[in-house]
Amino acid sequence: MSVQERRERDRAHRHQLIVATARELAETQGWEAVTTRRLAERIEYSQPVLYSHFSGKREIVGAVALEGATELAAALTHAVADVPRGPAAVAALARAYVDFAERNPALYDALFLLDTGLLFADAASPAPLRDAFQALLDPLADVLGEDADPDRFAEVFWSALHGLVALTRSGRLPREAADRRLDLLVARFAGG
Amino acid sequence: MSVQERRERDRAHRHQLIVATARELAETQGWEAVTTRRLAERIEYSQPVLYSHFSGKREIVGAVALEGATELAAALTHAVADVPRGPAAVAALARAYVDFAERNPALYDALFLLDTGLLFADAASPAPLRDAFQALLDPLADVLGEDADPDRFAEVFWSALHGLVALTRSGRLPREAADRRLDLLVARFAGG
DNA sequence: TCGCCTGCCTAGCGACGCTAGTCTCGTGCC
DNA sequence: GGCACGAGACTAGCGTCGCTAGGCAGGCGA
Repeated sequence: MSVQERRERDRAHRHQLIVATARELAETQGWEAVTTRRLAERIEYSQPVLYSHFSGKREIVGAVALEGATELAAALTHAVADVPRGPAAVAALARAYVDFAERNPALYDALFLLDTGLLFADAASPAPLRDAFQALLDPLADVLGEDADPDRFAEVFWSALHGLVALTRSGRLPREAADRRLDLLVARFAGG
Repeated sequence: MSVQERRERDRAHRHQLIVATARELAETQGWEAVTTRRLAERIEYSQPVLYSHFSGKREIVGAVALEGATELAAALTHAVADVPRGPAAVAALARAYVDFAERNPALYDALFLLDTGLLFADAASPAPLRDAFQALLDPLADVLGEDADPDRFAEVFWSALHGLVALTRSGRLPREAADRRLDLLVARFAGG
């Protein structure tokens, strides 16, 4: 029994090692450097071991994405904690979102760009994803018009933020006026 | 001299054949099916021929993207042609943008998702890209507040549209309420 | 007519994600 | 204590990718 338990502990430990290694590799050298061969080498096991933990590379990226979702949720929540509800909170929220993407490009890509097979926007979605969306939705409650559907409002606001991030990160929008663009967006959604 | 000219004509013709074939392959089977081997087979030349026309696969995708930009510009311009300037034109513009993405996913991805190395938002940008942005910017002129910088306004509006398209296409936003989201976005940017 | 040069092809390099098949070693039973 | 078994890891390799080296042929100018 104890042997069994030790094995399960070891497996769980190695599972986490794989995710952490993938994340670190992605953060330092980009996702294109995260290959199953390199990953195997880093964790000092052979490639097939990866497949005893995950169904494929996609699922490993998905696991990193979930870590990212947890941290994004925390960052958003923390950003609005000391800010009065209303437009100021929305501004802080938007700033925190963009900063998160800027500071954690690998996590951001895993979450919102790469193919992970994760289920979004569903009751059966992983908790970190739902938490992150909730953290985004919450501060918006105070600025929507009387007509608005909160979920839809948050989705559109999120889309706009994601568009800014994605287009900027891929070089399609110049980094230069990023702040002004963000201010403009916030003004449109939170008034004044 | 005439021989020389015929050769250049042939080369130009083959150049276009490569782009058209890549585009068709991407439209029918997705970009992951566009490989240099398949492309070479389809145009009935060997792989190295591709590299005498383009520096690499990236540049081929870029050529398709430019076709996409031209057609997107035309679609946007056409969409607002018979619509009175103002909020109605912005609504038509947004609808046309989203419809274009929906109907031409391969072109859209080449333009705004894949790595093409194209230079955006610069005086030296390819004309089709500048035209497309202009087509987007133009109808917005009538709805921006007195304070607003037209370029920045258009960039943010574009970002929001792109965010909606990207997140929906990747399954991160449910298709279900897409229309309502688009309406909400237009309302925020063009007023009532 | 000869030699060169352009333009194409065959073949192959290193890397990718993933898997089949083998072997070793710890475990539980006689 | 010796042995059969099975879990779990490994080596090796499959098919595919983007890209390129090197050689061959056919048309051009001298």
